[in-house]
Amino acid sequence: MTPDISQPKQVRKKNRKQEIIQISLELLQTQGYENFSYQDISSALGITKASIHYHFPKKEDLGLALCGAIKQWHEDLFLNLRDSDHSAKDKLRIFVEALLSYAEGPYKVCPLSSLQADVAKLPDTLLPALQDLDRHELDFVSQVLEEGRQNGEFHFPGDAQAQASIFVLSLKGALQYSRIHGGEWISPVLQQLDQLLQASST
Amino acid sequence: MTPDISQPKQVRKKNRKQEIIQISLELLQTQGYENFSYQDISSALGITKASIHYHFPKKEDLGLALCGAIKQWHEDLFLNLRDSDHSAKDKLRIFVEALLSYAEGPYKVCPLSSLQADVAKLPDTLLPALQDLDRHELDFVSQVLEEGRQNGEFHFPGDAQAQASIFVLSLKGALQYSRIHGGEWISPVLQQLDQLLQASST
DNA sequence: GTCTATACACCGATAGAC
DNA sequence: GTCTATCGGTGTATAGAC
Repeated sequence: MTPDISQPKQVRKKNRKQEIIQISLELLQTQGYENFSYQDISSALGITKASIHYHFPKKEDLGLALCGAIKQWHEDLFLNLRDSDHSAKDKLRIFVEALLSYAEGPYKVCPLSSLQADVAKLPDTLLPALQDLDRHELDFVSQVLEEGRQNGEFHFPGDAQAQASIFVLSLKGALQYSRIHGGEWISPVLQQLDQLLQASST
Repeated sequence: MTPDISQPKQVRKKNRKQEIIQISLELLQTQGYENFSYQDISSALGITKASIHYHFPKKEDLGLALCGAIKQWHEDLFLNLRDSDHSAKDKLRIFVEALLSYAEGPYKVCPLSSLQADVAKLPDTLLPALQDLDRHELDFVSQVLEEGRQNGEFHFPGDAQAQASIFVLSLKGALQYSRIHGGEWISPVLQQLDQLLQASST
């Protein structure tokens, strides 16, 4: 007796909030935080601006939700990889593939890069969230590099934290340049980063 | 007679255009292209928005003038260094110091990074100008790295163009991260880049 | 939850006086 | 060259009907 359709609407409505986050995340990566509007979201979803404001009264609320989604994305990736039995090389490769999946559709960059660019106009509560995400990402890469160096998979001089910075900054920069110059910017950079992790100081 | 004050106003007014470019370049680096307005410029200079429009009717005109100023900045630096008798190491050091001078005042990044971030909303004529500036910068660094490798100053594996990309992308990324996290992000990255230019593949 | 309608601020841009 | 005044467009955000 009517057991299946007990909550048909609630399940659907719950998704609407996620739909907004999903399309907003794409808009963040393609247009930037200040350059996408509630109108863009409403056009993409086929509902009005006012409806978006029902789910996220202020744009700051939406921004925080986006940071939460990115944090979830990070944790799903980092926590799984940290305690896995993958080699350090594989851990790094999986991270790189995940980061570069941003570039699947054209003209997308890392969402953290987009937030960084608009930091001067960013709501106050978003800055600490952004700092937190940046740091966790770099800590993860730094740990993987150090682990790989200790077990002989990687060979690089100096501080692992600094090497991780160069690695992450180059990758995200390559995404940005790829959006400007179109051509295949990422492969050469990736190959060079790979070689640098097999180098030793003279 | 009356030879001295023949054109007292023209000389001064010529500077007003340069003043606008100068303050706009700073605003570009601190706020981003889409995030600074004619109102910001007029407030900083103490004249009205309409006066700014007299010198640069459309914002696109101002944007092109900014690209021209950056190009001039590049040529003054690159052409002088190219045909100088500096070592490749010194050429690279001078370039780095010039690029990092952007970070003198707080919260400034490379102006090309700012333009890249807003590429989705950039006027059509600015994209080729931006591409041109990016390419010339990378070509210069690439040539210096290759020159240094051939005369034994640098030791790095792989393609000089790819190594130059990593070098420039890391530096500009460090400027961006420095604006977010405040602390001294640049020194460790710079030191690590230096070590990577002394490494050899195993 | 979604809608219509609206308020208010800011933006780029123009007209015309001085 | 600079000003006052204003236009049209867009942005975030809110009120209230359904």
